[in-house]
Amino acid sequence: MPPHCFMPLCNAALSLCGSTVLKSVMALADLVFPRKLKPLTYRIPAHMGRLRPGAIVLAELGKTVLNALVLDVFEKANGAASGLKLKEITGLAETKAALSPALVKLVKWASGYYMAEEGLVLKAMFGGGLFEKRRPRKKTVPGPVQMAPETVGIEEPALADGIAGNGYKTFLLKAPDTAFERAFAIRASKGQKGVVLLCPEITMIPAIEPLARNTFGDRLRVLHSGISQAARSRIFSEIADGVVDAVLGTRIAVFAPFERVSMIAVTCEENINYKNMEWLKYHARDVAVMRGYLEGARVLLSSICPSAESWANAARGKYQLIEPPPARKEFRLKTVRFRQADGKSEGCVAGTVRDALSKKVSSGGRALVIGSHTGHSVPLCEDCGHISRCSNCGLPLIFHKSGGGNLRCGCCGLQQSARSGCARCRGVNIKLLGAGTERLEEELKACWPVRPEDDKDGQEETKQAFVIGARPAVRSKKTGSKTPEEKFDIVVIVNPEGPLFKPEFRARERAFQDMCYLSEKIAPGGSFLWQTAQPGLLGNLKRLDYREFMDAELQERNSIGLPPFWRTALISFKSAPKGKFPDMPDVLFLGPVQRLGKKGAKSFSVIVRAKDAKSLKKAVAGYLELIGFKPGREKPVVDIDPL
DNA sequence: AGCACGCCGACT
DNA sequence: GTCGGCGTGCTC
Repeated sequence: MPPHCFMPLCNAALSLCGSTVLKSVMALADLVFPRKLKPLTYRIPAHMGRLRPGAIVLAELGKTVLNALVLDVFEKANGAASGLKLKEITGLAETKAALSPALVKLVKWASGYYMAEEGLVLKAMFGGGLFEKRRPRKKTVPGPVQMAPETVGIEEPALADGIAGNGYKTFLLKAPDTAFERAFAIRASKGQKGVVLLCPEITMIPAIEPLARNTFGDRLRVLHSGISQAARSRIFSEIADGVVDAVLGTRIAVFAPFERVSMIAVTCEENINYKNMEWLKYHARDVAVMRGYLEGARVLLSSICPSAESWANAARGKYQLIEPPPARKEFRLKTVRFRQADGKSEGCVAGTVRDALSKKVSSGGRALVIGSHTGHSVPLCEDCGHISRCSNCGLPLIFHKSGGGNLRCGCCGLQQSARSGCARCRGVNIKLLGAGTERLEEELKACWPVRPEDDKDGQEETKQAFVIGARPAVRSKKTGSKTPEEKFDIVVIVNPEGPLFKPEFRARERAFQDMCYLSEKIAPGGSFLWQTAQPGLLGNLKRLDYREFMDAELQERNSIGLPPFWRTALISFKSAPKGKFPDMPDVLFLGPVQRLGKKGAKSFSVIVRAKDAKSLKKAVAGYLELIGFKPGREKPVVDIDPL
């Protein structure tokens, strides 16, 4: 890059403006590289002229030249000795993309809020290349532009027009059903430019994409982690060219580099997939609200079962609640008490449940049975009471008949071969606990044709009369609502109270959400059966009344000092942190506790609770300073608002 | 990304 | 006591 060709122009500028002023100051820029780095200061070469924050430039980091974001531009007196020899910016990056002032502010906010380096924020936003064009593909297949079939019979909720307007405002839609929710989000963003539509997971995109195509046509782009870096870069430059009105995608789409955003819709806002677990532990819903604020945009959070956080924000007037009349419960919910009798020959399905299933299916109905886990069951020795447990996680191992019969851990995936008798006392009186999918299938197969839920969805097979599925172990990968359109005349859930006792404060909320989404699968006039050993433990869950449940839940969280009232942070260490916790008002330190992560990796974690986000940050920073993490021991990982 | 530096295991 | 693995930090 020969800079001499700019020299005449530069000299002319110097003589015009008066050299004394220009010579005494140095133009500087704070640059952020998409790495785990804080901003670094570089000199702006004179020939570059005015550089704006948000621009993407090339600069040398160590010995490699990388794309970097201009975070700040400032001047400094030439004489002021900083001791540091500053490098010069190499030049402008090839990309047309740049960050708007609001997006630059968002980088700074996220870095501060999540207590992470600005570079990590950037990496989470746009990847390690930062708009860098990777090898351009030979063929760029645009993909078939699929439009919604003209028979999409959902009347657009006219209520959505109430969202129209200028300036920042966040709405919370408590939707009567998922179809309504989607149609509402599309209707609310119709005719606008700079629209961001978020889905919690890639598999849910096809359900909205046709609707979005109908509204935005070829000015819509889809953005998620499955899109290659090259394709993403192309989309970013199309956004810079102004040919894109709307971006539909997963959590990364919340950072779509529009010059101006007017509307952000977060569908299924309670879904935990919005929380990013790598690099920067951001929550796309919370980022969406902050971006909306910084952009002066409308934000629509929606769900058939809103998170406690959002419901509380609506309750205190931070969000405006939109609550259309709830869909009439067109199904009967019944709890069936069933306790496995002693003796191994007993089944795991209650007679009344079996009868109900039989009746529905034989009269042409469809049935869905949700077991407590995949695999068969948990073997218990009735002689000595022994249960095989995972050496990593301590959880009971689940017996799988498929694959030759082995024991597997549902948490870390550990496998070991199963013995015929008790591993401890060699006893042969083995009782099988629990109702896994294999066991349910085995027990119900005799009566009806069964299709495991994860079968390939051949068009003919989708209408199978009988489906067996597992409750998602952790609601991360599968949300269970893979085919939300699919309806059943009878839905049975075995052991619905199980997840209530997981050691996390959101367990009740999660269980309630699961039941909400499951109830969406019931056809009008159908029935919902909960087979439980302890009906009393279900409490108000079994009324499936959102307001009743959530108001009670919030009251309890408030009284204990849990989110969304108090805020939490999780600090993870590789080795046990030493030292005491600092003494601070309105702050609670818990731990350190040893955690067993994936495949036996040990870590130690400390939980910090504080009355608000500000004091939480202060507490975490104070603690990290107290234990002296700065010189260069292993740096702990901080997760603000952990799940 | 690359390179420097440092701590712990193996060896002249 | 030294060499050198790679694990962790720094790069303006």
